Amino acid sequence: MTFKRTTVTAALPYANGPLHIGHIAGAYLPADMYVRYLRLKRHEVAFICGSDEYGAAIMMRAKKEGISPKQIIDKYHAENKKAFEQFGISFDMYHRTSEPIHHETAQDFFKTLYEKGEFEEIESEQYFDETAKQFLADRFIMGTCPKCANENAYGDQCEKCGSTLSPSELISPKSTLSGAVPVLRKTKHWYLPMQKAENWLKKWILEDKKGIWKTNVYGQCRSWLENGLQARSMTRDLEWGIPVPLPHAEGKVLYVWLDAPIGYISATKEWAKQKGKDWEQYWKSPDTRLLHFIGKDNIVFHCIIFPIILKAHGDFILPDNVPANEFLNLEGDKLSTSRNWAVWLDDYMRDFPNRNDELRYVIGSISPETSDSEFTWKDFQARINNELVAILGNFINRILVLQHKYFEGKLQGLGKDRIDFTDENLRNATGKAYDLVAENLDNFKFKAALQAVMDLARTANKYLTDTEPWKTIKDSPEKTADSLNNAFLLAGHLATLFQPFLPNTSKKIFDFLNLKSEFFWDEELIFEANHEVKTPELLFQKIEDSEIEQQIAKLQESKKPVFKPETAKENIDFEAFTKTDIRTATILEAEKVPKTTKLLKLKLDTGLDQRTVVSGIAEYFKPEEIIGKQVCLLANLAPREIKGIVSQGMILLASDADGSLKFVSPEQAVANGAVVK
RNA sequence: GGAGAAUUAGCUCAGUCGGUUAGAGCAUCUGACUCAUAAUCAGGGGGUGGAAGGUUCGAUCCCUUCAUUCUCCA
Repeated sequence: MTFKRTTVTAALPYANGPLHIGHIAGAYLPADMYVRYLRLKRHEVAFICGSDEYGAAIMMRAKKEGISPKQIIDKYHAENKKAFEQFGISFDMYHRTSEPIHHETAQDFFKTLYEKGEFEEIESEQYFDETAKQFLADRFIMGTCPKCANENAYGDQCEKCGSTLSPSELISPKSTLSGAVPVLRKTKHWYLPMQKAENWLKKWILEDKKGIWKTNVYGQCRSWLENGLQARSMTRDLEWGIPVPLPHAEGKVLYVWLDAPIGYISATKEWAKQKGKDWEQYWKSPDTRLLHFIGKDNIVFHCIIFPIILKAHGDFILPDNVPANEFLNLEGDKLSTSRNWAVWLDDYMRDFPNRNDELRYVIGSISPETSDSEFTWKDFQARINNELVAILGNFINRILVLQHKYFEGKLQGLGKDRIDFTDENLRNATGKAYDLVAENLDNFKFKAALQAVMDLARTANKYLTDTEPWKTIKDSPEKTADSLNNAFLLAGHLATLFQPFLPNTSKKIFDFLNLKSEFFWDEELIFEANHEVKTPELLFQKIEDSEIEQQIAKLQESKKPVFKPETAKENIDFEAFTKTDIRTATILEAEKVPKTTKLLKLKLDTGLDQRTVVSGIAEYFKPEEIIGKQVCLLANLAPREIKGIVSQGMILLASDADGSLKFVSPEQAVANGAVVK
């Protein structure tokens, strides 16, 4: 069917940190390019986004920093909104989930589903902090990881070994709020039995969307649907959220699934109110096309859970497509907010002022559409210098220079009032470029679309080389004028085509050409005879080596780990210390334990005996390099079987800031078995 | 532990619903040109398509196993 309008959403950024290029590449830039494209084709579109401002992470951070959650979300909402504006992401509405209109909307969803009997009330046991008098989100509980014995594992995940946990698995759990030992307490929540939706979801996604949705999106959904869906809690015991709109539900808030995506709807309502439009058309009318731009971590959320909620409510349309992107990596490592491994949008705009289109171009060119892709500063420099500067910028510059040199900046009519293409090949190439861009954008292939435009710029340069207007000027100025006319028409079309990708650059080119600042795709682009173009200015500046080196150095700086000493342990008496039997020993043999990444099997001479010890040091030491090394051994540690090998003791190692390990060895060789005290 | 996806030239990535010599940009080499930010244009070299099996007349594309990377779930 043909759609009359399109509602485009971009994932709501979580308001507890700034934006980086990964966010831009994942959702916001593709969404923006797509929306600008639709607008240029005069399609009606609403481009919706906003800050996601509730949840345990924001609350925990507030407690840690001793400020209110409101202060955090106000800060990042304002910062991110401004960064989006400065960068030119053209949202129609950038809303926030802390607004009353969103509370009402989300609560209405809950009430409607509640009244329709869509929920199941289930009572379960959750950890409760009696000192802080509240239930604890998984992240608020720390304890010893059952898998790797890390004492600082979170209730949902151990960051040391990477395994995902549930709070009940933690050994000796502790509340991070008060330090108290949490107790299990019964609590009631409202669950959405998603399994009830399996049938229609299977048809809707597995049949109807087959070959239409991207393979990564489709595969993810299929995996979920084939494994079977379960009931999911739609509420949480938490302070920082939207209250559950029922009596006797104090302290309970809507969980993110009934909060954040509904933010799209609330934002649309607010936008419609301000613009005097009808929001329902954008969410309930079957001739509206709904698109969610997200990163791959959000696929299940937008393809399964949110549609179930929309359908359960009734009246709402479902997403037509969810063009989820993969992730962008940076200089070989994945982006990480906590490790400060990122290019922050703010920093970029400060370090490279008025270079937004350059970043848009680079990110657009490496858009992680089918697989993760990689941003490097050298590639950034190369793409700008070799493509934007050398191909596009250079073309615009050379035609302006020539026109001024030969014709005082005035386009020659050559006997006609209006100047149109006189070269059919160019006319066809231009038409083909429009088709290619449209076809690729319609299929969310941004890289290919962008390349199609750049190819037209290449064609433009070739045209000048072929017609050589600087030579024909000697014998036939008419030929020169004609070539330049064609070249200027190409420049106008290039500016038109680049609008979704490089909006500022397009405006600049239109300005150089002395045209209006925006052209819809169906507008006629023809010059009048004697049309005067402006004097040449450079469209892009080269990126110097020094600028890139600075950025790389800045990144390397953040790679240097900051050493955080562990907090002091409780005092013990001398008695306790004397119980440990630490002695020197020499490594006789070392080999990797098969099928493990970290474990080495060692044979040690302890002076008393030769024994086997399994040690988790394989990431930092090669077996052949440590043979003969004298180390210290905790010799009376109770033997333990690891991967089928009995380990008798533990080698002492110091762990540095970056996690690397160093042996604790006698300064000079001593007899094996010498006691350390 | 289970699942989904990825693995293609030195680099960044396309593509093939299985079918003649696997593509693009950058980098590199050669030539042309000089209007242009030493920019542009033409041409050349460069890939046992992660590994090993299997199905097929034929596989980079389908199947199996393994390895690596990422994401999701328990």
